Amino acid sequence: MPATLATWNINSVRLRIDLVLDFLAEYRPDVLCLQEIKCQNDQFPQKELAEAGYAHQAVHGQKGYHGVAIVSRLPIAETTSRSFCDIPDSRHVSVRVDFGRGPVTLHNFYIPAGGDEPDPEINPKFRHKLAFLAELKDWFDTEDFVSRQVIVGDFNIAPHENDVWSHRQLLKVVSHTPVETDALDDLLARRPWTDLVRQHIPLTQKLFSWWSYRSKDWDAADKGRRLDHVWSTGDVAPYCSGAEILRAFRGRGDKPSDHVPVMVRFG
DNA sequence: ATGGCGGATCTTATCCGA
Repeated sequence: MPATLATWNINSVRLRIDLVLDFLAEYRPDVLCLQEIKCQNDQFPQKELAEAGYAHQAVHGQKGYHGVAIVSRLPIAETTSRSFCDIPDSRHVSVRVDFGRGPVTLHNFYIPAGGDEPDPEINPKFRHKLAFLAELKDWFDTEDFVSRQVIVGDFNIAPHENDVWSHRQLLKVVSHTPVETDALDDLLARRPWTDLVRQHIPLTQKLFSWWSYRSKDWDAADKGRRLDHVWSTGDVAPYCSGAEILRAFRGRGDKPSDHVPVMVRFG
């Protein structure tokens, strides 16, 4: 029985707990990584998720915004979180979990969005995003990341031309500027990592995981970006047997998240 | 014209996302 892993920027887990429970009931991923839970740890819907079978939980939240969590049907161990850029915000949590081929470390990230203006000199949010990526690069160069690592999350960068609806029109838009996509490419090349989703869905195919709320008809306009990712070290990548982005969840229910779940299968 | 929306909270205004 293959194991499955999903990542989803839920944009408030309290507001959308019923949508999460529907997703879990329908797709039964073994592990779900959430970003933008937008609540403190004691406000996380741990009981509802435990009753749905996801009793193993690692939650790193904060008041109002950001926040990440991992919920699992499989046992988890060694829960840790770390801060970046000397800012005590909730953008990372990691656990050890076994998808069937021995334990791996699973890291769940919420990389800073970066604000509007793609200039680190005038925009502190963009400066923060670049500093965060630089710190990640240093961390990925350490022995912690030599093997048996899976990283997921909302990276807030759409790296390839077909990860955005229009490469040309987004070159100066935060999430697809060359300084960001180069930084992500550089990060990917370090280990090297394997982009598990693009391992299974060719780069020639347009692929998005986020569509703005502001677009009137997101489906028809289809002006999306692929901001949510699943990477692994090279030793784990051969065990990944499939990947899928669940586009339909952008239109699920009255109040969908602006992101949809990304799923990979191991074994 | 993706940014004309939609979250949370310091709520009828402001900050955050991207």
